[in-house]
Amino acid sequence: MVTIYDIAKLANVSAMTVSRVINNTGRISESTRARVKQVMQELNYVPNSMARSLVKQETKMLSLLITDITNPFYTTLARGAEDTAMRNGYKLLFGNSDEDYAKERDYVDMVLSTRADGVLFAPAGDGSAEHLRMLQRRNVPFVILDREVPGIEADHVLGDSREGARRLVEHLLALGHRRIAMVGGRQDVSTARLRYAGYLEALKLADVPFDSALVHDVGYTAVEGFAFVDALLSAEAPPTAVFAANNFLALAVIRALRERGVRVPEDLSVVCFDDFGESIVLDPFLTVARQPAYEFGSLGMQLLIERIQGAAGAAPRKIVLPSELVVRQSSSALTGV
Amino acid sequence: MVTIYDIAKLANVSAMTVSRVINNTGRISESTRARVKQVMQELNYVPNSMARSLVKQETKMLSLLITDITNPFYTTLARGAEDTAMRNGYKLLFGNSDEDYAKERDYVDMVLSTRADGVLFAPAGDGSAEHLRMLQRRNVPFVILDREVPGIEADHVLGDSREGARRLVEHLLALGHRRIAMVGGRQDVSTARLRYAGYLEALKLADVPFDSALVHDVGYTAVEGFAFVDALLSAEAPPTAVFAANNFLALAVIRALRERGVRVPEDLSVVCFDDFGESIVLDPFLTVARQPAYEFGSLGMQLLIERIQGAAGAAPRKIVLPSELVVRQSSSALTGV
DNA sequence: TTGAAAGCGCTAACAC
DNA sequence: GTGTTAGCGCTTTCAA
Repeated sequence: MVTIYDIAKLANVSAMTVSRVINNTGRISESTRARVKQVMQELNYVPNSMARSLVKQETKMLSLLITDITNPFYTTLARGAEDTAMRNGYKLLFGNSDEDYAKERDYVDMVLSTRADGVLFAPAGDGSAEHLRMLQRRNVPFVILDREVPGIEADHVLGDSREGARRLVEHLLALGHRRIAMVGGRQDVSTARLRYAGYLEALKLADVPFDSALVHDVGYTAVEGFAFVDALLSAEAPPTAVFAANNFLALAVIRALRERGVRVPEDLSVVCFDDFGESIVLDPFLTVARQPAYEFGSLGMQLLIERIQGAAGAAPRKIVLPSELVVRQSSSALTGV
Repeated sequence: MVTIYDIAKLANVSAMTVSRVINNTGRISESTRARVKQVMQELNYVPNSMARSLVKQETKMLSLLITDITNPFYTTLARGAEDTAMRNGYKLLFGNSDEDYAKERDYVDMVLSTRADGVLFAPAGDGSAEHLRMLQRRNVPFVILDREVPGIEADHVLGDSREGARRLVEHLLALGHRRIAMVGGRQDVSTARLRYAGYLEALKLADVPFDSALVHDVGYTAVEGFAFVDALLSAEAPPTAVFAANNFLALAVIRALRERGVRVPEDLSVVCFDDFGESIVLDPFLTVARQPAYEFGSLGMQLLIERIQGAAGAAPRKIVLPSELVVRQSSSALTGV
């Protein structure tokens, strides 16, 4: 391990002088600077960032927690966050909670013990409040992404879940559908609640009666049997369309439907929140409310860095990003009776 | 910031005793242990891992470098790596080189300065040798993923690029194709070279003449105009099939073809290396050589941890994971002529 | 323009 | 069982 002392000795200066050269601080004569740099080169010196962080009480490391690393929404978001972090001289540590509170808790412990300067936090759900409070108690700045957590005041970057959901459902209504099912996320997640609210709102505005038999709560990543699909299909008055609360759910639902011989969109229309990237999907099929995933990450990171670099006491800001209705083949006009 | 001294004072013991309680080392009376733990709880103490790492000369942090965070192959690999790291008590730091040597270089600097205990390294290409040697000079253990780098001896987890390519091309040959184009990755990447070699081998075995006009080098992420598609189509004897060196290339090629009015597979068959996950793609269309991405990550991590925990001098191991030919609609029998 | 001393929070090594 | 001392590699503070 090469230390500044090694450099100091060889360059015939004090450790302090070496430190100053490394950090470009203080006044140093050109000759000593050159000599020191020369030795650093030769020894291939790399500063020990732990030692530095220990004294400076800052790590220049930020942390990003997402709930599903396989979901393109989050990987795109991660890119946005990383790009912005890099540009500002921060490193980014990723974590993946898998929508699991226990994993999230572990992650917070890690963030605390590694002394990250701040956290971009996409909460698993309302139960994350406890974890966020741990960060608050430690004065670790954070920005909440995608989902609000009741009781937590902080900077936010959110989507327009309610609005987006309403528009998706209105799209279905415009196509003539009246029996529209909703496959929601868990109700302890704000986006799931809001998408549900948007769904209800659209129905109400159109004077379409609500039928609780058409609503099913399942987790955003739930691939658990999909028995509810049977329930839907065998209902007294089965749905002609399904609104899925996110992209993965929609895909899983369509698969389940197909297995049961139900065609989309001929027999049943399906729409959902969140798109897949075009580099991944050849023939986009789903009608979706597309969210600007990259901006979730880059704007969130922006807020976080501003918060860290000064605006400690400033009032929390909330950015709400609109989604875009993208109509494709998975939804079609209701035909026959 | 709560330190062990705060705990020590309140619990009326020495810092050492607190340290022993935290680490579960040495002999401590039940009463003191209880007292210390109690105080730790009350103060919400979290150990400072930087301070610990500084003295222990180990960080319990590992690093994973991938070349394209948007590619499902790598995100799946990342999951495998993360799961295994976690299970072994390590944290994982992610990095994304974007197939860019400069970014890769920055990343290595970061790894060095954060003193990661080891690195899982998916190199951008042959030019990564320099960066890997930096790690070697610093005695940072690493395992190379997916791509070999000439001149670097290390543990590897690789795919069977040559074999897989050969089988893809043989599949096309079996369908009657004779004019088969190859759209390769950059030739400074081992997998691209091997896939090219497999392509040549299949042609030779089938006594099909090689035509250099049918081969085009482009980067794995190249979405740069795709002028070469025009070249292919306007060739004296245009191809009836295309072998793309990876999944993203295949999609991009198909898009370019469609824009030019060429249908797949009716007018042209397309096959490629690497699949997309089923949670992402509704109707898998591409005929692919599917690699076990998760295992790339989990096995690589396994090797890395073993290397760190003892097998420092052991001979490098090389694991080659087979790929699976998955035939779908993008390839079809040659008709007409 | 340069250096000496002290300390960031923790643990290894040794005493008692 | 428990405590003392020293030091991990760096920067802050103060002095020269």
